[in-house]
Amino acid sequence: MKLGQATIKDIARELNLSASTISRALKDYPGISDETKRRVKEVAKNMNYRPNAIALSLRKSRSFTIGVIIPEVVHFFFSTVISGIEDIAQSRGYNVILSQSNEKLDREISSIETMLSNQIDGVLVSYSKETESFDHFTRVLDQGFPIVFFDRAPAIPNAINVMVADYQGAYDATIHLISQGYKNIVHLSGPKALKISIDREQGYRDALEKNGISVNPANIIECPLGTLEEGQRLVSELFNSLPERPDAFFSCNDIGAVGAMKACRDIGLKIPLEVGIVGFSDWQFCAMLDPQLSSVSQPGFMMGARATEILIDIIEKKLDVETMERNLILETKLMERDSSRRF
Amino acid sequence: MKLGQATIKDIARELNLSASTISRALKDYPGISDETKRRVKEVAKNMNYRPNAIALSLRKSRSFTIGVIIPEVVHFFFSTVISGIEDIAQSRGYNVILSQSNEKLDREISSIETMLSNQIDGVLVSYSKETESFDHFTRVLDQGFPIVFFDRAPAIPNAINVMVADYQGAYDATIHLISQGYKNIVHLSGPKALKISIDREQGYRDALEKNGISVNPANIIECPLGTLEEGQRLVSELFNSLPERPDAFFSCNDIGAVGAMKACRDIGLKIPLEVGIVGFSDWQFCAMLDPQLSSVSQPGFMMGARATEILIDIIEKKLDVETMERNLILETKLMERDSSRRF
DNA sequence: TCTCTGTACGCAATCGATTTCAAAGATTAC
DNA sequence: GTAATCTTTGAAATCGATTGCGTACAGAGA
Repeated sequence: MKLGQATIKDIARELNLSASTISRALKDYPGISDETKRRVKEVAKNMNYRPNAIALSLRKSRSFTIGVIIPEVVHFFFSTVISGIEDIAQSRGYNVILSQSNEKLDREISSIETMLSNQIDGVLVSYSKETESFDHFTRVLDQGFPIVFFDRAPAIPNAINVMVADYQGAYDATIHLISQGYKNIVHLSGPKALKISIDREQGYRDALEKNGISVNPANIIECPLGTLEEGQRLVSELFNSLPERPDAFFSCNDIGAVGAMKACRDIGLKIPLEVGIVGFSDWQFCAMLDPQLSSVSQPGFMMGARATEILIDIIEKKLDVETMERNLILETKLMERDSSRRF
Repeated sequence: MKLGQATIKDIARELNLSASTISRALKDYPGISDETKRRVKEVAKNMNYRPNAIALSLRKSRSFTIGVIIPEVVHFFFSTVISGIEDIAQSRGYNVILSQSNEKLDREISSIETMLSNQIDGVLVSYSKETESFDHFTRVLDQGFPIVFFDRAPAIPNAINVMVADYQGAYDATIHLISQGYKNIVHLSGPKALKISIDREQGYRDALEKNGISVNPANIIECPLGTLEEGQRLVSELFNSLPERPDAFFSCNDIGAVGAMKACRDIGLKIPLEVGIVGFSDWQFCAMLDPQLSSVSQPGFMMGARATEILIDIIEKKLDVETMERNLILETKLMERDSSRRF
């Protein structure tokens, strides 16, 4: 019989009391006799009563649910972020509604609409690679609805962002390669639509220039897809086209770095002796490779956790959107491993 | 002003109509004049009206939301399953509420309670390693509430399960190792609490026996944690303790296989010449390793997608729980790669 | 003029829980 | 003995949308 859950009215009928009394008794409100409270709780337990959160949401205009819009779930970094989100949300009594955009703008838009219809209290967003206009976010923000962006910060004034120190991470990685004696360092960059790609490239550029190395535009290769095959192919082509052979690669992601690694191995170059490689993100597999891949570690769990804390603090008005710090930047850490260590 | 969304009443007031008329006009019900419909829709648009799904849920006792309880999000296989779930749910108009148990029973229990409170229409579950009693599920199932289990099938009569062919996958992997001439094959098994561990071990056993090789209990090593370090350590110990040195490892997961790989390399054994290795799950990184790791590929996306389809079909009564097929087993595929290919 | 048939819309109940206001009954104070 | 106070409980409105039923009005037919 799935005739459904017992409600407060069922308990009321059973005990010949009113719904109001049941509600108060269950919540230990004053003004209800101990005897009544006891009986109500007993019957509630026997009837396997479970409060209807939907009814509560309707009444309070609060659902204790936050939405998460994320480009991909099958992605080491993003799944780590989700884990952090879920962890904090759970501990603070919030549900998490998940939607992946698959890097598609239209899906991103429809997701946020559905979520708003479902009266979520706030939303965490990492926007898709396709997203160039942010109207669908500003519209909502202007209504005073809380949004916290993570990893990918949109060009919206006053948006609240939680990011990693992409610039600094890239800078550190490049400095590391320079310090290991690599001279001709190539950067495999990401899609230009993402601020993180631009920041990482800038970190690379500045590190070179600070060390008196002029940046050769031919040494910056855009890898829009970020797949292994793409990285491998582009690096192979590079070996054939560049007059001076590169002796190091700093990739804006780990998969691309593996592609570069394979391309190097294909033509018999020794890593790290002849070529140094550093990735970005420090995916799980970096330490499993041979040689182990150096990479810039991003605090994914922390990012999810902090973004969620901020969002919930805003929802619960523990933070004032007008005056709060709008950008939180989490530090990266360079994991030096064998793929780039010559000394 | 976050004074909130426009409601049907706001539109009604604006147009001097009743709420019922607005509702019907928006849904193109008959009995409303075309002119009224036009005006209502126009005002709705201007006021940026968004229907309140919570109110609907309350009225219909249907939330168009399904819950997902999963041990871990940061896990290649599970994240792939989530992706499949999310994909189908989205296309069929359902929201996904996500909760990770972190392999903890109490979190699993509280998650399902919260979700039920939130009036989800059904739930997809992969239970935690700690879960040994399934009362918290049967209680709910007995009320007629739809649950579909995936990957890890509980010992509940009549439960609906979507699994991969663990037995067959393990059988195939072992046969493959035998066919490559490996003689002394060790199995790194998983926690005995999980049916998948038992099935995989049985596949290994049967493959050996079908080929006239008797199963040596000392060749079955339980790896309850499933970490790289554990695998590496246990395999190293094995090399010191077993009288006859193993020449192949079939691990019930990929991480353990990498551990075994490292342990072999530590003592200078050549892969696949002297030792063959096969993992299970075919995580993304398998193809990135050197040598590439052979592994049994599990259709994670498919599993999530199929489980979700079944769940939604049950919710929408397109499937009859009494008469339907209760176990769906998805085929695995052995990905033969360099770590186990001698010929 | 009266009845009949549509058309176009409104009233009110409903979903489940909360909460304001009020009231019945018991007890105390003077 | 009566008013005042306290204890314990109930009625009803509310959140937003849906829906069965009722009704006002216009035009048609007799």
